[in-house]
Amino acid sequence: MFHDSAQLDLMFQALADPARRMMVERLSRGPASVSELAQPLDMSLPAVMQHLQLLEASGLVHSEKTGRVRTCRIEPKALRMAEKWISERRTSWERRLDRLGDYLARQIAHPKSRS
Amino acid sequence: MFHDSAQLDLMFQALADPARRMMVERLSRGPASVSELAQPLDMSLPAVMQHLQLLEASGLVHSEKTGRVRTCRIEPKALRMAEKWISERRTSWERRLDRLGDYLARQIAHPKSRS
DNA sequence: CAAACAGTAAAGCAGAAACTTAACAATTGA
DNA sequence: TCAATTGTTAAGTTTCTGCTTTACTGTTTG
Repeated sequence: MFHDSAQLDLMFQALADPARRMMVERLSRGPASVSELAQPLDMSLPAVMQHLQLLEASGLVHSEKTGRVRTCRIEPKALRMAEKWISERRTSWERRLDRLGDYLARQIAHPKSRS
Repeated sequence: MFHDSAQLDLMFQALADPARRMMVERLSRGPASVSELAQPLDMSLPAVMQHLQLLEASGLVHSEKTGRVRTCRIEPKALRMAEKWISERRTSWERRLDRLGDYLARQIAHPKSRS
C-alpha cells in the first residue's frame, strides 16, 4: 500500500485514448462482451483486445471468460483512485487560494506596512 | 460546452506521466517558475519545457513570462473537467449496481417465478 | 559592458504505442 | 459433425513520446 505512481500512470494512460474511454463509458452502463465493446469502434477485434489488456493492466476493468465469451466490467475502486488524485490536487490549490484571499483581505483591513 | 473528447485526451495524456504529475503536484501548492518545476526532476531543462508545453496544451496549466522568468500556475477548471468525467462514469456504474440490488432484493421477497 | 541567469529552439534518436493482417483455438448450435 | 461464433496469438508497420545535445535569445546584475 505505498506509492502507486505506477498504477496512476497506467490508469491515466488508459483514459487518454478515446477508444478506451468509449469502452469505459460503455462498461459504466453495465457489463459487456469483447465484441459488444468493439461494435461502435472503427477498428479490428485484435486492436480492441489490446485496448482491453491495457484497461485491465491499469485496474480500471476486470474480465472473465465463460464458455467462449469474455465478460468485462468496470472496477469502480480504480476509478475512485484516479478521481481522488485529481481532486486532492485541485482542492489543495483552491484552499491555498482561499488562504491567500483571507490574507489579502486582512492586509487591506489592517495593513502592517512591510515595504 | 459538451464532451470535448480531444481535450480529455490531452488532459489524461498529460496526467499519465509521472514527471508531469509531479509538476502538477508542485503547482497545486502554489505558482512556480520553470526551473523550480525542474529542480526535483532528473532531466534536462528542455525536457521539462516540453512537459510544460503538454500541460499547457491540455489546459491543466497556464503560464506567463515576466522578465526572464516564466511563472506557471494550475488551472483548476481543467482539473475539474477530468475529475467530472471519471466521477460520472463511476457513479453511473454504482447507481446501476444499486438498482440491481433493489431488483434482486425484491425478487427474493416476492418471487414472480419466471422459470 | 560582460558575465551569469532563465528560458527556448531545433534536430536527432531509441523505444513505446496503436494499429494492421493472417493464422489459430475453443465453444456452441444446426 | 461441421460451420459459425467469439476470442486470441504473433508479427510487422507506422507514428508518437520522451528524452538528449547543441546552440541561441533575452534579462538582470556586478
